[in-house]
Amino acid sequence: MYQRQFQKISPLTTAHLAQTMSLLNMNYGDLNQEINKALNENPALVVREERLCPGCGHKLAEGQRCPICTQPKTGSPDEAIVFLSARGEFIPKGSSLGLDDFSDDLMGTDNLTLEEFVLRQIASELRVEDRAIAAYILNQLDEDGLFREDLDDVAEYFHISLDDLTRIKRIIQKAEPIGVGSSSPEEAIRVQIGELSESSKTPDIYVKISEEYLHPLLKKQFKEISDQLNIPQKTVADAAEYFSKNLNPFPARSHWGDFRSPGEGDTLGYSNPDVVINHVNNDPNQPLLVEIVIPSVSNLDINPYYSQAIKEAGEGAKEELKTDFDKANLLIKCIQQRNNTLQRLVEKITAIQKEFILKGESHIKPITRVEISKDLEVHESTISRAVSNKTVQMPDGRIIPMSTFFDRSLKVRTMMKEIIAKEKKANPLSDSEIQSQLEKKGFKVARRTVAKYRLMEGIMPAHQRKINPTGKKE
DNA sequence: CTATGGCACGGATT
DNA sequence: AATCCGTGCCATAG
Repeated sequence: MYQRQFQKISPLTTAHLAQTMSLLNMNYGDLNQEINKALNENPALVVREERLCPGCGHKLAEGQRCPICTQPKTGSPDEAIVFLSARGEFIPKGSSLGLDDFSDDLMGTDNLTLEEFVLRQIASELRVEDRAIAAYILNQLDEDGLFREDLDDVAEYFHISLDDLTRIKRIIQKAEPIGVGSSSPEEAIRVQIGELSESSKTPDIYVKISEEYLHPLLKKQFKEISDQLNIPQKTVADAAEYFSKNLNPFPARSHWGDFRSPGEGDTLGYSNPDVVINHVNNDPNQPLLVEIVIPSVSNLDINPYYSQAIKEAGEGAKEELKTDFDKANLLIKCIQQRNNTLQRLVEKITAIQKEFILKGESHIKPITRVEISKDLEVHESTISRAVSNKTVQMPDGRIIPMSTFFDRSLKVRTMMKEIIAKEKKANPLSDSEIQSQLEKKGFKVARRTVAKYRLMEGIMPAHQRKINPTGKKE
């Protein structure tokens, strides 16, 4: 059996600690950027040719999972298999959205930034003089993929007409993810509807709703819409569901709208999970396979010529080379330690929350980070850092924040949702009625708290949930 | 008068 | 030390 290559951690220096902490805070994307930055800055750091398993050092074929780390451990067949998986490519030096880098060849899009990803799609459609402007727009996108600057100002700044700017923007908006570069979520939706109705059969009425009644729809004012358009309320509800499934007001995010109402929900919707939980071979009878997605750190290495170079260097240059060498060494160690911590944490979490993962939200166990920290014998802040900013992809495909595993109220909230789902819609339950129902089931919460949970779940107050037998809202 | 949302407080958690 | 969360009190709408 292979030993873990990186088990032994050298004595902790302050620098070591500081760097490990900041690395631990980072998710897959951030860490990847950090590594790329280090690669560009530090000549002592290189990428190894062969791919190694970041967990055990086993040589891997291209794109393969480590056959050793993904073996069920003997003696504990029920435990989840947690392994580190190196994904992503390193961005070659100097390709961070330089204006000279408009190559048409579409390389693997796995690890491109959003800017580059879009730029590559539209490069051929753009006139040469438009490229700087397109690049500017893409560079200024916020994290949702929206461009929120004032178009007049931008046009003036670049000395072009508003029409030209709009034309460039249109080109961007049509690229994947569709709607990117829009000025608002509403605009993004309209673009998406437009594209969608061209490629597939979207009912005209949906288009109309999206154009004129988007806001009422988001507030779930189905009745108002159905009255004004003189259509069945069912159609409006269908439209709402259709939108929620097919559209995304924040183009840079994926998996939007699965289980949270739009509007106030900026807590969810991430593109790349840090942890992927699934069954071996997707077979529910097999044990859980938990993949921790990390950048290709196993491929990070000290430049083999470097120690040689240090020896041969003159006295003056020696110092500088040595600094780079030490920095590279430290970075590699810290990353290994980060991953090790992450792995131990995820092992623990999946063991504890197995029911939750398999059977759903009502089976979540309320745990705190402190409990885990004691178990793993690390400082509680370490757990905090390891959990923050990370996302997990569940077996059903949903991507949720890792902090969900520590959500103490999720259980009560799902119970509340069940109660509301079962209520008679002609006579909806008020918050205090919900409270007493919950109490019967053993959940002691204040009436005020029920209201808060309702809000969290985007459920309307009782009188707005009322539906009389004709199927219309009261 | 009832149901609900806003504000703020205190204790727990990070 | 900072933040989050459940809760009580009060104002407001219906």
